Amino acid sequence: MSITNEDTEKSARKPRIRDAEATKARILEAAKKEFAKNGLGGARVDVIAEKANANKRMIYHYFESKERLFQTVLEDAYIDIRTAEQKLKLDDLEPKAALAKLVQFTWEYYLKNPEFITLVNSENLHRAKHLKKSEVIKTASRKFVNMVGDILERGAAQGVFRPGVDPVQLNITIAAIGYYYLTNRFTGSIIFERDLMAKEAIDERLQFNVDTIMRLVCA
Amino acid sequence: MSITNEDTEKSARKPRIRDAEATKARILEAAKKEFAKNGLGGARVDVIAEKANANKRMIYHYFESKERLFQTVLEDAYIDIRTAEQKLKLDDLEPKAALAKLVQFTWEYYLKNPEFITLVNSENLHRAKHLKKSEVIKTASRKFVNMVGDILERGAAQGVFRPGVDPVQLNITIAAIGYYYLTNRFTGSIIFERDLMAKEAIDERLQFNVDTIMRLVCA
DNA sequence: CACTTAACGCACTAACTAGTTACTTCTTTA
DNA sequence: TAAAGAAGTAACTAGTTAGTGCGTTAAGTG
Repeated sequence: MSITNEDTEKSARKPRIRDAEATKARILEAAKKEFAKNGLGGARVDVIAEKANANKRMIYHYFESKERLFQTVLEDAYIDIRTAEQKLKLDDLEPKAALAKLVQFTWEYYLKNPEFITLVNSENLHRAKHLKKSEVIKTASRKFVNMVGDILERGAAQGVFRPGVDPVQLNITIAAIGYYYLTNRFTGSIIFERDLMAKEAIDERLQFNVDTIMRLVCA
Repeated sequence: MSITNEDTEKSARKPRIRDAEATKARILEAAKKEFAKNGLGGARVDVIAEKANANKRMIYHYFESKERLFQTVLEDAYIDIRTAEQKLKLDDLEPKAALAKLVQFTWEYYLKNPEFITLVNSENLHRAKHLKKSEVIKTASRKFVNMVGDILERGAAQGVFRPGVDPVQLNITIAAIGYYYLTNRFTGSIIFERDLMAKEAIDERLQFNVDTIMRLVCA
């Protein structure tokens, strides 16, 4: 089972390097996958420990409880997407290009980080009780909503966007048209008798989504 | 705890009426709530039995296993929404009115049946393995997609809708803009610092959604 | 009324699960 | 280099959990 060479004499035992940060990181990565795959309730602490190649005791040493581990994983996930969004530098782009880029980014982020969606689903099943406690998330989110609000204002001033579009409704819609498609890709592929995850289907959906948002905001 | 009158002599025991159908129905109702609240993994069979005012043994007698009970609950939920959609008689309405009515119906169905959303989420977490086995769902879904396809065709023929809109993409989008808002209402209310479930917020979202779909399909 | 069938209930089990106890081993620093 | 502290481990516990064996009781039938 293990790669340990049990046949060698005991003097040849592997030195077992110690690295708190690395172990913590391995636990977080394993936890993200396990929570995403099975939800908070379905995830097993023993499985996380095994996947992380760490002892279960370490999880409780670093993260106190299963719930707090989940909270950390969730916070990290939100911080990651909000950070990536800030890096897009949408303020430097023309309003239409900025919005199109945001729609594309959102779509591709969900595609590349399927755990994000499942973690958010799990958190909503628990009525966001972990997110409520997190202050970092709130400030990061505020910045994000303002960013989209600025794009809308610039566009309206230039006359390319119609005025009065609510940035919150728009944000929700941009997320929705990508998120729903992907989170329900399994039931969706059955209901619509179409492989929603085929390369062409994915490209087509992105085009459709950009088009939807443009039609929604353009004058 | 129980309403049983333990102080009366044993001859006064309640007659315990037998009704297989009623018991089955109670179990299904309780199971729907419990699965919706906690997901398939988080749901507890003992809790379902208690809520249904039935003995746990009956669950296994009628439904064989927890998974098959979940599958039955899920099938019933899909059949319910598809049946309700057929009752809308959208073919009798003008294309624009028909589409607006469908958007409104979808929104209100999700609002009135919050279990539906959570059940679908749970099923997707399990990669739709229960839905795959269900044949009834597939035929019901086909009818639904065709219905929307017909509306689009009628609208395009009349010149009120632009031609070439994919009915599947449209269907997904109609569901998405309502579903996402509601399934993520807990995290959403934190991220956007707004009570997404306030009466005005809900009305506003419906208007926004109808508007979004109209702009998407109109010529 | 006897008899069969099916509804119902109790009490159990085998496996699992979050969290802990008590210990060993490595690393740093006074 | 000794001592302290931190990293890491194995084995355990107390409580759950899906699923069952088997007996009891109501209701339909000849």
